[in-house]
Amino acid sequence: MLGQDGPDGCCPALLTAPLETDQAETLAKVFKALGDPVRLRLLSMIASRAGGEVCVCDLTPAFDLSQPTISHHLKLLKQAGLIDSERRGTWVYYRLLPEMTDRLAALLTRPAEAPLTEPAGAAS
Amino acid sequence: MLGQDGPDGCCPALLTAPLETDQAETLAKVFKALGDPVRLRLLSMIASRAGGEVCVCDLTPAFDLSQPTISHHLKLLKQAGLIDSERRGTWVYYRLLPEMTDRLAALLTRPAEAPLTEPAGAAS
DNA sequence: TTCTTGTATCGAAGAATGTCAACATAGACG
DNA sequence: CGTCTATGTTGACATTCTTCGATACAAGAA
Repeated sequence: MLGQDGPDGCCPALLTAPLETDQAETLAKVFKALGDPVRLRLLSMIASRAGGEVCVCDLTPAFDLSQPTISHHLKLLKQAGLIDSERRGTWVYYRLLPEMTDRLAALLTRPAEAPLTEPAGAAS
Repeated sequence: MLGQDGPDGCCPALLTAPLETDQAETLAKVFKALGDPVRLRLLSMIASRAGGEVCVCDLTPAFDLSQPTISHHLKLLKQAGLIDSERRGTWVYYRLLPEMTDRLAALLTRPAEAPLTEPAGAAS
């Protein structure tokens, strides 16, 4: 997902060209996954871990939520392509998929040639 | 909103340090505003406009939605700090607030010293 | 003033989401 | 085999969200 290139041949442009309908739906799913404080904290805890991996057993006790709820949120982050999981023995480890956050960062970065720095330039 | 600095003294770190609870809630509201395909397209249409401004009368007919619905989505984007509006005569013009998208882009950009570039680097 | 157009707000219906308790599954250990 | 622990899944409920029609507000025109 999010792999399809935009009309400019590079990336699905967000700030430089009107987003197409299907790309908007795909992108919205990723942002929706980030639109919850619990999931944001989960992602942050996973991404900021030095080794790149966090055991679920370390994530669950950090919240005042039930274990199924944490598992549900991790599933949504995984479905959004933001994280991935791997089982090693008894425990399951989650890690960040930096490709997705990189892509989002690129989407939200406006190019240097964008003339948005002077919005009041009404000298048409 | 989003103005409070993180524990590192710079920005509320997302990928480098565990997000604090209140910051997660603040951030989640912004991402939630982006988590809808209609709002993403609205933001894209506003941001990509050369003059930096778009009249609501140009936005509404681009969707198969009622005028109150578009107005509602614009309100959510505005409350999230992503856009701003100004009335000039009969029409209302919306423009991007690049500070917010810049902040989000910075949040999702991992610093160069982050050792996450080799997730499979099992060479201990 | 009245009329018309553009935009925002209100109230409600249906859909989607967050959360939990209960249960299922996977693996380790006897 | 059985048992225990760690995660994931299911079903249900309360909350929130998306959308609409109806209405209110703002501003120009007659």
